Amino acid sequence: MSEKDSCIVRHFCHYSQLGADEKELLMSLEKGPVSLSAHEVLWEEGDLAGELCTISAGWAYSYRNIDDGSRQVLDVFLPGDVIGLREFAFTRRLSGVVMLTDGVVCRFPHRNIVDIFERSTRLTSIFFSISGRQQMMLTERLVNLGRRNAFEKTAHMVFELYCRLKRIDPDLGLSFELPLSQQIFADALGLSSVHVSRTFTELREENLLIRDRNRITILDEKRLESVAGFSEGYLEESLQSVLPEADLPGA
Amino acid sequence: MSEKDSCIVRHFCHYSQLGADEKELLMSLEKGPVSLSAHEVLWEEGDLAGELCTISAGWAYSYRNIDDGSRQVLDVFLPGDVIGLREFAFTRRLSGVVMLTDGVVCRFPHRNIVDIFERSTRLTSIFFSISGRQQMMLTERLVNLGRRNAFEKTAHMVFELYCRLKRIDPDLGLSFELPLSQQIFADALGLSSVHVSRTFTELREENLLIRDRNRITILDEKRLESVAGFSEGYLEESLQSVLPEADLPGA
DNA sequence: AGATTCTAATAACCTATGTTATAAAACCTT
DNA sequence: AAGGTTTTATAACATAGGTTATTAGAATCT
Repeated sequence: MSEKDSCIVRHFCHYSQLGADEKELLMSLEKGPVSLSAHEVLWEEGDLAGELCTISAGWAYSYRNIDDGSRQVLDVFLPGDVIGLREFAFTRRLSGVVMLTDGVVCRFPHRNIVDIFERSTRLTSIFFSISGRQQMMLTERLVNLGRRNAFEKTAHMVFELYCRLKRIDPDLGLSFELPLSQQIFADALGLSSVHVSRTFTELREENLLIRDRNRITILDEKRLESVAGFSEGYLEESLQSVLPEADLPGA
Repeated sequence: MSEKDSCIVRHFCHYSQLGADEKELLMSLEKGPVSLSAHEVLWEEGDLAGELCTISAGWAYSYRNIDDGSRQVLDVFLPGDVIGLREFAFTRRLSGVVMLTDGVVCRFPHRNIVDIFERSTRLTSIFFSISGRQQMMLTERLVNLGRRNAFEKTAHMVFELYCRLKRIDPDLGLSFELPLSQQIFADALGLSSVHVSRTFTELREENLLIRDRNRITILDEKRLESVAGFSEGYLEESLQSVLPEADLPGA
């Protein structure tokens, strides 16, 4: 497997430059990539948790089913994201994960994370940062669910996804594919799908954005960011503050 | 500083037994304990983030202020908890932290965490587990905010705190002090304080619990757990799955 | 191409929760 | 003990968002 094919190496490079030996270590621990189709299940609530995944192509989401038949979407995962990190010390999955589109994932056994801890401080720091960043995204979602109305919530979720996509593809324009049904928006935002529909209509009438099937077109980026109460800080991904000198042997 | 005085050593022991050398390493990196009074600020949104804290006595909470004047409470911290872990790789604080009661905290510089990564795999795993467990608590809160009504939300929050307190003090009875105003409940649950008041009245009328000032008395533990949709799994704190053999030199 | 299923838009109606106001306790300060 | 502040309870009223139903357009299947 070449470095280009390794999901995890590419993702870790966002955080800090890696030496050749670190790249090799990561690649040696990762299992080969697996293709999955839309709607395929990575795992379900209650399954034994023994590995995490990196998603190198396609989208996925995690969710919890509620007793009353509803569900809460917890994360939306984009290419490059790490899935299942929070279950590292847990015996069983507490949320299910399903593909939103066709895609490719690599599985990475929990035991191998401990090998990383033993062999590379830099990689350990990166794992730790990713976990912290995921916490930050969850707290931002908490604010979104707790203290914003449907209009602001929806604007915020679209804008967050827009920002995250732009980090993956800096050439991304104001119009892009977003393969999330209104039901997924509803389950992520704690709303009904009917009200999500109303809200997208309202966002269009306000000339903020158009959602047509799975395509989003942002009409007024600045104003959208502002009504969403969005500030990008929580998406930061760098280790400069912690590992200032990049003492790299082989780049 | 003796082992008994170290906040962090005591907390880490919940996760895995520690060898004498590991305890010593932790203690050497931690700064001395500091006493704080109720309402004192540990830090505010926007402050530079250079250390985390362990809270060895007293309660605290973290929050984000929203532009419209409201705020979202993100965590409630109890004795033994680690505060500020998610900001490890961030330059600045994205949430403020304030004491709810008088208490004692120990500060622990971020740089020292990297020393831990270099010197103890077991301690690294524990840090990682704590971060994962905090993520789990945040996802549970997400479900609470997104998919439960005020009655269930409030029941859930009380029950979670009850469970966490019981882990600290197994002798805790069904009646205990809970130094959270209804405004704090409101800001944590995404409700208005008026509705929190109504909800506690309703919980009393349903014979589930009584809240009198800062004292909670649980009247029907089983039914409270059930209406809250509570399941304790997300509070798990053990490393058995990851570090099975406790190969301890000096216990 | 026709049948079927999924997804979305919109309307009519309902309810949980927000808002504002008031007053009583509890608590804090002097 | 008096006076101020914070916390809580409750009522009256307003509204954001939920629920159910209907219809239509896309997407998928045969």
